[in-house]
Amino acid sequence: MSVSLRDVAAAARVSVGTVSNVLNRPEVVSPSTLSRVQSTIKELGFVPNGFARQLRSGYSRTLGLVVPDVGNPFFTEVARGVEDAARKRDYVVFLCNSDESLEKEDRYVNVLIEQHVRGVLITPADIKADRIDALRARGICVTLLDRELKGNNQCSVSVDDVHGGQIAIEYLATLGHKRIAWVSGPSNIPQVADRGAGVAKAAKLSNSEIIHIEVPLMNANNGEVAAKEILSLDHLPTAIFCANDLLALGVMRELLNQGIRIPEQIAIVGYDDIQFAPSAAVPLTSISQPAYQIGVTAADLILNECESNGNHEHQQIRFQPRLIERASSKQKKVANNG
Amino acid sequence: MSVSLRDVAAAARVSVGTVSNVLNRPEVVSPSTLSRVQSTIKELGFVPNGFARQLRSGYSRTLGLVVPDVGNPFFTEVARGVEDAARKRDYVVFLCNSDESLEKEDRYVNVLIEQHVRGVLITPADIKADRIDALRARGICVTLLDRELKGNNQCSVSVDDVHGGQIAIEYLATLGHKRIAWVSGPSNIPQVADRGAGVAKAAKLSNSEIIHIEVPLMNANNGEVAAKEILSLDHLPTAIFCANDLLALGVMRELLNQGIRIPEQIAIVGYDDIQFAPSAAVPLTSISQPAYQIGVTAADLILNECESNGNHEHQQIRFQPRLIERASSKQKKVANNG
DNA sequence: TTTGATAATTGAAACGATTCAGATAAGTAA
DNA sequence: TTACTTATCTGAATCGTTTCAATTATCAAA
Repeated sequence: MSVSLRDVAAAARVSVGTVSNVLNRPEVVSPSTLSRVQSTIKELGFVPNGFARQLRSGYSRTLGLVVPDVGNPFFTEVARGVEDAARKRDYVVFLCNSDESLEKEDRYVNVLIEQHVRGVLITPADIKADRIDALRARGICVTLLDRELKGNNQCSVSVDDVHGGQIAIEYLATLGHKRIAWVSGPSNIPQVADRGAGVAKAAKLSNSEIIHIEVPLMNANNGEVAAKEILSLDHLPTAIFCANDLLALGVMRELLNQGIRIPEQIAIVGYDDIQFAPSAAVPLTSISQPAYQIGVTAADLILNECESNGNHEHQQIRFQPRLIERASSKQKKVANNG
Repeated sequence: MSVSLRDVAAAARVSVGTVSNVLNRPEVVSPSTLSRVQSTIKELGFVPNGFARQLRSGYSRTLGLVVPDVGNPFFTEVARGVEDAARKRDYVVFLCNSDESLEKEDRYVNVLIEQHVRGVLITPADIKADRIDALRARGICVTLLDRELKGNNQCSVSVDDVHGGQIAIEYLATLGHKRIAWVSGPSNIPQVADRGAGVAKAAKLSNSEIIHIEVPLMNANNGEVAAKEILSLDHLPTAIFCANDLLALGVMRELLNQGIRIPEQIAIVGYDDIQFAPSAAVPLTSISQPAYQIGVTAADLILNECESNGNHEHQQIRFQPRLIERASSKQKKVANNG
């Protein structure tokens, strides 16, 4: 049915070994043979069989990328970075969406093992390390994305989430907010826990009161739910900090629907600085993370590990988040004779 | 390194064929042999090598999904639909981002052939059909996403883009707009061409003037570029219709920056009705497509084809888009003594 | 012309499973 | 006993690559 390397060899009147060399080590093939074989390949529409290749060589040129939510532009931006960096080194990326569910995450990790990916980039939904061990046990490299794990026995690329949470609250405190709602997903998600720790730390230092609202999923719909809960409080907060921008946009939508003025009555700060943040109904102040850069860095790191033959030093790279101030929290200059 | 079927055979003192039968057709193996081999398998921790299996049998349980822009929430929503439907039938999905580039698309199609995916769901960046032929030639099923191709020799799930373009302009014409900018990506993108055809048709019927602005990529940045171009015109249009919401959000951002009031001075209509449309600075009127449903339908269609042994009838399924009216175009009720 | 060194090419073995024609053993009918 | 089934098991061939030791071609130096 399909064209094999053997067919190409026959058509180009060379041996199978030579065709294989054209594919994998063109520098050892004479220019004339090279071009002849290459044009035969094109002519016959030959595409190497990945299974056979991997069966023989033991290695594939694929990476797995497991993210908690492809619907979140932050992660698609990370994915784009991973993909671009991988492509440069001739790898392709299996993009898997765990939907923040442990079960789906497990399922995908198994699939990736079956597919014999060379490495896995993962933002673990939970802190458990056994999935990582399962991967390593089969010789699959692992790099943690947006997450560190004690023990330092893998590479990681993360952002200082504690600091991110902290600067958000510090900033709001500086603006004079004393009563602040903190809207987050489940605390077993490490990013949430860390941002929460930053929140608590800054709250203590600035003596602010924090109202913690926890919702099951970090998307816009759950943001609306959180906003309703906040609006039902006896004593409203003057600011809301959300664990990501999707939540923040949902919160904003609901508040505006209820006629709340932003930021005059309630200020909002989000997290991730997704591409829609500046275009929001009220442009959203957000904690910015270098998403694309995180992806590129992580891909380079894991490919270095994959291609170093054992002599690899694990690295922990950590980026610092920064606050981007926009209208959703900015103090308006008040006219003197208001 | 890892335990092979041969090792199991040796340990259980049977032939490799018998071990294979234990795995795949236990009913032809005698009970005593069966249990002996099974316990040896467990004992040695043998896990079959999927690649070797697939190399021999020729089939995998993976699908490829090639989309033009993972950064566009419309496509991530489609992807989610595909993934959910595929998972139900025990398939996994390779998500590939072509970035509207023919070259990347080609590259990924090759990768998918290499990985021997069972089927490919693709939104072709260009109208050429040779990539599709390349896939079919290798026995890989193809279903077109968000696109039909004459000839009906594959399944497709699409949305009536001509109609979508048409209702957008008809709607704006009804509101009294006579001079409308049409902001789109390159016309060789089929969706763009179709929406453009709808625009032209409706413009003729309603006797409206269309100013066509074409940008290379359909993202928010290019929307800003388009807006600048529009603002530099001698005679401004009173409405702008954008080929997707990302463009529309970019256009909106730039117009608001320049102090243009929306919709009073210029109305905006987008396309896709992405989740951020209602949360935009001015909530965005948009042409809505059933993204998730498109994904689910396409996945079911292609899996039916994959699993029917040849006796398969290609189907063309077409959804109708509809207009969702929001503030970016809505006529304000004007106070009588304005 | 011969010799060596280097470059280019060859082709068989291997990867780990499935498949299938044939061998063997056991049972049954004549 | 012989012939024939049937149930079970065997092991070589196969899938399409990569790898690598061996071979051949090429060319400069002696």
